Amino acid sequence: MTTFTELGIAPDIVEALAGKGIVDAFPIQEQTIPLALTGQDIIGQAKTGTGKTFGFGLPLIQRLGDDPEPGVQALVVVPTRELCVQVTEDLELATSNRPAKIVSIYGGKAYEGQIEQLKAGAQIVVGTPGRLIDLANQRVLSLAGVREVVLDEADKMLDLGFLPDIEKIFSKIPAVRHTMLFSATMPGPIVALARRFMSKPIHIRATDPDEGLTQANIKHLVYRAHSLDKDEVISRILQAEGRGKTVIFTRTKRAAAKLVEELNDRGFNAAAVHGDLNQDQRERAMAAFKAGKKDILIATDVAARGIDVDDVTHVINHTIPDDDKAYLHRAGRTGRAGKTGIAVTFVDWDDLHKWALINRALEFGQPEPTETYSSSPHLYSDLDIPEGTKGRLKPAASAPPTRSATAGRREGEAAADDASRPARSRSRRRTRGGRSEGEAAVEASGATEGSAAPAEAKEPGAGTHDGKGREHHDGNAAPRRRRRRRGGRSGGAGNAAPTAQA
DNA sequence: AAAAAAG
Repeated sequence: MTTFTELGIAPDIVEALAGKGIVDAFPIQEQTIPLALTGQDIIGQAKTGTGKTFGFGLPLIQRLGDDPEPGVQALVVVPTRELCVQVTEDLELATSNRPAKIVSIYGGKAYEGQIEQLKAGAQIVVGTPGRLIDLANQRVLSLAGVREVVLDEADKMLDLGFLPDIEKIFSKIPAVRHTMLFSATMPGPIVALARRFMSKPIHIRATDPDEGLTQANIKHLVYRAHSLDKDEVISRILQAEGRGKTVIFTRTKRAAAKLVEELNDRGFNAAAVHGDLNQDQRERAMAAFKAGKKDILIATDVAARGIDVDDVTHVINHTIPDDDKAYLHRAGRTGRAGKTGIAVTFVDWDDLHKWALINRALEFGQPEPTETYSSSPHLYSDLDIPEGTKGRLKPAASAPPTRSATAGRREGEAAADDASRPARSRSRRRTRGGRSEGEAAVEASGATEGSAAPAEAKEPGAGTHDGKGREHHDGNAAPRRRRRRRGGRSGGAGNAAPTAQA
């Protein structure tokens, strides 16, 4: 393993990282840092969760010098506000021993604080396009002194929705500059387009080109959702032994809002992030999820890219994403930094073509979904979720909720009869802090592993998804079953849930 | 077509 020192990173930065236990460089960092330090333009591509942020962040910081003049000299552009916050935090960590100041410029927030920090002379700006342009137009933000530019999630930043903004931003930045583009996905046409903004870029892939882009440490499970009660099946997955944090993706903001309500009514501890919420709500949801106060995050694609939360063991695609890129980024919220994860996808009747596309593009090797539908749910790939769900994904017969020995105590209330509880009241199941982890990270190289082959997924036993005993979280007792608000089935997930929770 | 991103 290479250290950051060996890659040419200055002692004060190395020390700042070491304070957080970050000592060894990931392959993408090994490959990009020395080159980026020389000012080489770079298109950096590496799998999700393998250290791209520091791949561009450390050389960017170092190239500004240890005591840069006041004024904006480096710009990192990101596609979402939450990622903006996260990247800012990462860069702040790396600069904790030097005076360079970083300011986060994104929408939904008061102007004053951002403007103040700019006036105070911040050298590094991390921002989303809209507010960056806004402040540039107001002449509060000058990009004329920028010499380091990064597009994070670069393929996203260059797609049709963002391209005009990006062009506008680049038009305000001097042509002589150092430019870096990073993403896990870099389609050929986007790379070609990207060259317009770069000079003699080198395309670095920290993966074998013919290896595929899926993380080998993520197991992929795909369900046909036709005639399936998704909420019910998801409830069961959420009760899997060994489940850590879970991100559930929906296609629409409305679906996210509805699902968070449904799951919380069922006694889960979920938060939602999507564009219909105000920024304060979004940030509180993210903070609660990161801190473990909520162990389920329900999100639109706003959280599909870049978001890095420790101990996400499951990603659930409530609705299948649009294409292989979106799939890969969503699934990549788990299996980060060498850990293992599970990605579960539900394929609706109308979305079979999307699954076909993803299956082909990511070389999952699953049978093409051409066979006629029967009324019984069909599983495309093997399962790793609680026994009793396999092959029979209908709601189970109702059964008394399993009150597990590991369930956290409710806050300030005695255990009341579940069924008698008013439907609207929330059960506050405490997420237990201190999930004991103890596992050594799996070989932290996303670069040397083959792509996933879910078809032959074996059954390592619920809870240990690598079969090696890692990832034994024990903080996920089955929530109390709540009376359904809406009519319909009153079936419980109870008897499908693993009974041995302790 | 949806989501994201300025207000």
